[in-house]
Amino acid sequence: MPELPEVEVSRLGLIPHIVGKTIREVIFRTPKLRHDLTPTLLRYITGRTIQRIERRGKYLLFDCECTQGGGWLLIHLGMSGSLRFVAPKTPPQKHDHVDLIFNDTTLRFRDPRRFGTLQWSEGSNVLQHPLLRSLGIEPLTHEFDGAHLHTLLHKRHAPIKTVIMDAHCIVGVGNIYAAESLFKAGIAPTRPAHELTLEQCNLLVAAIKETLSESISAGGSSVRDYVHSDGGAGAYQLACAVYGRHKLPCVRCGASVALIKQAGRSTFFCPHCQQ
DNA sequence: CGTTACCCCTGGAGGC
DNA sequence: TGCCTCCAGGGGTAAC
Repeated sequence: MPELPEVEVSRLGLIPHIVGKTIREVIFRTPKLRHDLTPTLLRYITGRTIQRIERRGKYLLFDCECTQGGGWLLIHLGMSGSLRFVAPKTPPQKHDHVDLIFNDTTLRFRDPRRFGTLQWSEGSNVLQHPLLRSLGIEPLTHEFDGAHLHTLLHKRHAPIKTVIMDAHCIVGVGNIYAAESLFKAGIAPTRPAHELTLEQCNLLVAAIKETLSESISAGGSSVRDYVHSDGGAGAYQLACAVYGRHKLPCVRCGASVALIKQAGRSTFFCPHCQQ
């Protein structure tokens, strides 16, 4: 469920609660998520004070620097992961895999499908971690503009939708926002990426930024003492123009929204508005 | 190198 | 009701 906006909303929700606080204890109830959760990881984290929380793509990065040296905790929510604050000693429910216990609160990681992960990155240069170092550009940065995208697409013959979802190209654009952004830009998801004109790249970049930003704003308004729910009826989902609207009328022209498969993922689009 | 297929895992929806 | 199949907002890796 989490795409970039959900992860960013989680980050913003976490900051006021745990930055500056020390992890007193860690509980792993599940030996394996996407990767093994080693006792070593547990040992590294315990006693660390969270200095700040950053984000790279859909990875949450907890700066755990201390006097003994730098280190970062990486958390990826996968498809079904969520982080939530619970009162101390709250009994765990099914799929509650990890607790980070602070003095006054507990941060609980739940993930039914276990596609999420927790990783330790030793040292201060977390961006060189194997899972992060080959990630593509952040879509909400100044450097991500039409000309940049045009260059990225130069040698890519795969469909544009597949390419903007490729985290080695652009991070954080998941299946929903890829569909919504292409609709907004009026570009067919099937178009070979390298065929997009500079003008279309400008439109697509604007659409991606707008889609992601709007979603962050919408999600941010609903966060209080818990950090992102487990999907379901997210505020943004109600605002989808094409995603999940197979056979329903296009909000712009009334034509029937189409559904196709691309690289194993569902793609929704309007065959009339998107060329 | 670029691209696709497969895999990790559980739960919910819908057909029979 | 139960059983079966398919689907799900991610992404790393192997293989072509």
